[in-house]
Amino acid sequence: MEDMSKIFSSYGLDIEEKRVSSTITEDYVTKGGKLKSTEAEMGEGKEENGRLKMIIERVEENHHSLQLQFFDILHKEASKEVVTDSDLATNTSGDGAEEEHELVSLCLGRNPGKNNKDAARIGNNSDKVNKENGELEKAYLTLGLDSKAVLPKDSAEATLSSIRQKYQMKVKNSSNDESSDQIPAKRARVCVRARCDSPTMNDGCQWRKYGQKIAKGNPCPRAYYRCTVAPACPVRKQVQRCAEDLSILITTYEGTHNHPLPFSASAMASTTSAAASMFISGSSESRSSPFFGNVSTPHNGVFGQQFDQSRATKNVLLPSNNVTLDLTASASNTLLPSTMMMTPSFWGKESAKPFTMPTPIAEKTHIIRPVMLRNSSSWGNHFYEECMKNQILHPPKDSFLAETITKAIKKDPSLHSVIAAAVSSIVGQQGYSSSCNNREGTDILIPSTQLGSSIPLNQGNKGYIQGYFKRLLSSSSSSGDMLP
DNA sequence: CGTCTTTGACCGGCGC
DNA sequence: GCGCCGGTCAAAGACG
Repeated sequence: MEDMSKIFSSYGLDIEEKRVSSTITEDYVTKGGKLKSTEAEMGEGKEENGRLKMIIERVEENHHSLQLQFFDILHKEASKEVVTDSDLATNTSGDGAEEEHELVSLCLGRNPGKNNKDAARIGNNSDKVNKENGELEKAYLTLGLDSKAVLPKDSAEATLSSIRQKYQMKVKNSSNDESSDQIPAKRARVCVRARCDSPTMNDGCQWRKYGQKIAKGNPCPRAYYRCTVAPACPVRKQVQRCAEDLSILITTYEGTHNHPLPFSASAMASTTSAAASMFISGSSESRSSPFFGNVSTPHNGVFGQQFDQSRATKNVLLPSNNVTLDLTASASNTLLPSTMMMTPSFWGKESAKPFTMPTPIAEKTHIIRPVMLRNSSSWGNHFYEECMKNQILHPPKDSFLAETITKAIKKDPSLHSVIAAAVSSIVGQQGYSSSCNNREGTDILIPSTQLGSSIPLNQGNKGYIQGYFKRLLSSSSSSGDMLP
């Protein structure tokens, strides 16, 4: 990490030099034009201008070179922690305890290794847990923006493509291992924790209550709802108050809508699908990208009309498929107050323990930045406001890498547009049509015009991302540690 | 009267 | 095999 610090500090100096040089050049040409009218002097000015331009070019080359070095280091660090095929095979053939420690990081710029260290530090000291934490580190998949996104567009895309291919190879191989091992996969669920006074969260869909149970470990009853937008819609949702904080409503969504969604549900759809698809993307060959590209899952998620949980179930590598979107991160009992946490497997049979608040560090913690969360729908606004209220746009304070990258981004505004362009290009790859799956698992193609609820992620995301970088730009002078 | 909620019964998975 | 537990079903009641 010190390497990167040096690189970025020198990189920052280069940028400063470039800017100063540019200013000097402009001033020189302007003043020279006004004060000196002889051709000789003009020629001298042009010559000096050319010399300065060469300096700028050299600085840009250094800039580019340093970026390459930086992302090489990033990539090497990430590849150390990307799960290997053998690791996956080991994990998937292991016992249930090891299933708990598959870890997918969805952070944008967060130091992937830091979480592991935190997890190892905070976690249990027993040998077993330490061993699991070790495997957790191996299985840690870096899904952050550690692509070569700051390269010129062509090379950035080439690099992204290269990384994707490598990742796809890993996932594909491990997927084969998984299928050959006949490990039963669990159905993916998305759990949303949010502070809510009303009995249920208004997510834009129509639900019919079909049951209620007192779950063990939680005096609050768990209510079971079924989607009634379409008669045969298989989507279920469970709603339960948190035992330790009654103001927290825990909503778990499961299944796939087989009908178009109301627009008001699209925000939740995009959000849950983002979580689910990102989580599942590490487990399915059809969702193989650690970025958003090449993910054939349409962006409708558990709220979506085509997000295929059955196929996900078939292809999922991670036996534990629960994802939690924690919108209560500012609560005092959470350990990652500045992030939105995704903590799988704290709700469900596989946890096999009384319902308690998750301990995000001890369990695997999935972090996602809400760059795609803003939406015009009521729930989307609420979600976004909740995110802002909880300051989940702020980076983890303990992330050195985050600070380093933030400083670099702040120093060079061009990085904003390049990163935004790279991310947008990644997201936009799914833009026109999305390969998705019906309930039988057969791939089908549907035009994006039919994916009404996918708009926020397919296209709107560009806006969100660009908007985010705009906010980053505007806030960079006052807020020191803003990071996507 | 139709729709929705409530609630006890039932079923299947899982651990012992 | 048995019991526990989560999830679902379906009849009865409530409500507009």
